[in-house]
Amino acid sequence: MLNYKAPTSLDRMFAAMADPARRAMVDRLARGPASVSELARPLSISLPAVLQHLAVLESCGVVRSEKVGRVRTCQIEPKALKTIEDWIAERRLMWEQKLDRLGEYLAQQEQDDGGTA
Amino acid sequence: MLNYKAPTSLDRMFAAMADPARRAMVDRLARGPASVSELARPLSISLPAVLQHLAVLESCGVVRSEKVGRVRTCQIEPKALKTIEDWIAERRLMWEQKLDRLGEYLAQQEQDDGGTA
DNA sequence: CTTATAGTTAAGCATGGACTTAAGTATTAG
DNA sequence: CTAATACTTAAGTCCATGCTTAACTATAAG
Repeated sequence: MLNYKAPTSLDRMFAAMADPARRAMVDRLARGPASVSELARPLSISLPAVLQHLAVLESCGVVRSEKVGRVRTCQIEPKALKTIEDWIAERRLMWEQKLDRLGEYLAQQEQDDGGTA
Repeated sequence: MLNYKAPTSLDRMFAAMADPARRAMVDRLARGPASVSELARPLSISLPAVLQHLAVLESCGVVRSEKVGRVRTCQIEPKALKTIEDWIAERRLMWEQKLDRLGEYLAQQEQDDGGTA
């Protein structure tokens, strides 16, 4: 129990998206709401497995669902997707801006040199 | 061996980013290149563990490294980050555009009704 | 040559994740 | 009431992942 770290929501969002079945579900839901069986149909796994994937997607906030009668309808939660997107984008842009500044610096150096061999 | 699916690079990129130690490494590398020991310093795990994380990041293309003398220097590969970003963004935007069109439709309906109770 | 530095490889353990089947509950249709 | 539908829960298996320690290699410095 010592040295235990609770997984952050970012941990769990990335882990959620790492599974192809779950990405297929998210992909389907991007096209609009769907029931559990609709999500299951194109997947070659058992319904309980789909339920487990759904639980993972819900517990990290990527999907939301509500049950009406005997049908559970699922939806994407775009804010969660944005969170993932932003984490990646921030790091990528930080790196690319560094590269840009390096490029400018090198161009400036070349100019200062004035075409010296 | 039946029904085996090789993990796609997307599977492996998301899985790579799901680990907090690996995200810390990417975060550090976003600020510029670093050696293995520099990557290890802020992490409370053994060097071999860091090497293993690095192998994961390299095998999915998120990080590139090169060894000169006895020092291995690591860099972010922004294209790989963009791939992850794009996958998420596509689905999120698809969903949000659907919501927008729904909004427009409802607004139109209201106008057509002309304030009927 | 000798020691310190920087990284690497191997082996083994512990945990968690993805599936499955079997059995059960709640709704709706006939 | 009876049966079909749509999901749910439980239990157990199997494999991948993350980590550790121990031992080793290659380079650089004294």
